[in-house]
Amino acid sequence: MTVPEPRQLGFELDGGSVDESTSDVVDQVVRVRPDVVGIDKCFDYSVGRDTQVEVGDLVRVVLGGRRVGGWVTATDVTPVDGHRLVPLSRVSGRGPTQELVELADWAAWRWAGRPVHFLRAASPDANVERIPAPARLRIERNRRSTNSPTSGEVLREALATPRAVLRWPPGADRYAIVREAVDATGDGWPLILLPSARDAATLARRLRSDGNRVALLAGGSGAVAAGEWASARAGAVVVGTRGAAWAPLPKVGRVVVLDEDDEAYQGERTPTWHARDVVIERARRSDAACLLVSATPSLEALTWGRVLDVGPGERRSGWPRVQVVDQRDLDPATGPLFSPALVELVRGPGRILCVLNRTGRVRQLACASCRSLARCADCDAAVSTVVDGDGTEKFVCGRDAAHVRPMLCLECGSTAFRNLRLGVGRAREELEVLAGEPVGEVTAEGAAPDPSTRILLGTEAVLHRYDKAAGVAFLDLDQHLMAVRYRASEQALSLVARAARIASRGAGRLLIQTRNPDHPVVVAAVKRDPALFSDRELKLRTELGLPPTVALARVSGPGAEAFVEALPAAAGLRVQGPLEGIWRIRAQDHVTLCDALRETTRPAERLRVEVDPLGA
DNA sequence: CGGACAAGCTGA
DNA sequence: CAGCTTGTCCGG
Repeated sequence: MTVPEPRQLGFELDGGSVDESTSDVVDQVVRVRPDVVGIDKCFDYSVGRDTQVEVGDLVRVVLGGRRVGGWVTATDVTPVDGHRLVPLSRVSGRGPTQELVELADWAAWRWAGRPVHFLRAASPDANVERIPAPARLRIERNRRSTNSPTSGEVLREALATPRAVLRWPPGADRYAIVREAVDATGDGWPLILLPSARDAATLARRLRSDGNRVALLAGGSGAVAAGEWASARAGAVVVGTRGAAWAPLPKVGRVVVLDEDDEAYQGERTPTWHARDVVIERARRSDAACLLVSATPSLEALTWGRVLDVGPGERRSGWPRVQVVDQRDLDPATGPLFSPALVELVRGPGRILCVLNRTGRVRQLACASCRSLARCADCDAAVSTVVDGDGTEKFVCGRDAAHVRPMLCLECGSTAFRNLRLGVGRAREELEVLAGEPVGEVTAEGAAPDPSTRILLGTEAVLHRYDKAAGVAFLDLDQHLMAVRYRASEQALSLVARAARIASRGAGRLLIQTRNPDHPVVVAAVKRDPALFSDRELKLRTELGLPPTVALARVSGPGAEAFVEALPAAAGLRVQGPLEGIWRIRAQDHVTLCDALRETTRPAERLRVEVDPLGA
């Protein structure tokens, strides 16, 4: 195998052939996209012919009198005339592949953002001057493990399908999927996504111990660790979280997305890109097979690919026993949260997790020093918080969204506030009495309870903190079922499946307390058949004109009104709003929606455009 | 985004 | 009309 020549990287260039009369090296012209969010434009620079520059390379250029970073988006460009070309200042290192540079443009269209955001995600966090020699072999073959004949057959079928959705019971072995998928990757490399960094690290370890060359791209948001990035660039089995959708593989040979319905795949900051949808597009462009896996596939997945299900026997053994308590039958004296079945569960052996969501999404905030409740200065209503245009968190009135003020206590002037967890704190105390032993409280913000605590109660954060339990109980699933977001029940079923996996690992039980025992989510869980829910839900969404049968965008911010008014009228768009300063735009598909968003000129005022918004 | 420059406002 | 603020344009 020939090892590529070391390349001239990471040093200052002396300006190409500035004096053309004395130089016999003719300059080439490269196109550069500056790493500046406010500039959505590319610029041309000259560089000596003897300097090796490739599409994707990270460079520094002089732009408007200052030096900024950027990416080469094209080489050997015919320059736009009328410009004196300035030489490239520096080639800093290798960057995204050409495939990713092009994909960044697509993603900018798809989520109404800037390519810069995506190029950052596709770049290393430090300069990589040299890519390791390309790996030829991935591995001889992964070790077989016992796999039941039926699920093995479904799996093979899924791997032979270009766009497959595999409904895999929560308790079934997921490593089998990954192993088979890696082995069944033909030309190119496997790209495997998981929602959590912890799961990704575990999977990477297991694949490595089986002899695979693995790049683990699971970390914070933003750029990828240079070492792992370089390893992926040379060729490896990529395992990672959301950001790994932008792994710089030489060629993607197969894509697997585990728990594709997990919300961690979508970002909260604009552009609100979805890793699953990025890799679906990547697979399509590379002609690679793409497999989405979930116990409860999203409706987006179900309408995208061919759905494969394990047999009824596998399904039964892959779901834990689900018990439903109708809270309407409970003795009002003991309260709705602690049924006899629940008390029996917590008094039984092993780790028990109890999930109790706070009432809705409404946050109650109390001053950290004087404990008074945060109120609106204008009308006394309770406030929640918003991130204002300038990036700072502000109070916003629950009654009138126009009442916005700095986070400042009206009583004592303090700026520190605490979330008041209505319900969780009291419930914990009550359960402690009923259980006769300590109960730990788990919330996303709070400190982790003592590891020896056997019984834990908290928000859905408990389902992220613990991966094994003898019992999992939803104290009030209606909090999830009845939320106003249109995806509320879909998310509730995902949560139940997550609980089911945790319970399955501990050979445990799942308890659901609800006032809606006939709700399709509850029925699907009891019958261990998520299709019972998704078939109905898809019909409902179609009737109501909601995603995934339509494409939806949410427009907010001071510039929203001007933007919405400038939208093309005849493009098959339906504009709703404003509702609390937010407009909703619907179109029959993403092409219509994203084309319209792209061709609409943005006003000077700040504007937030979310395509496929997670919330309502 | 951030610098340059033009147009608009103010005060002596 | 200098000196300052605000707005608009543009970068290779």
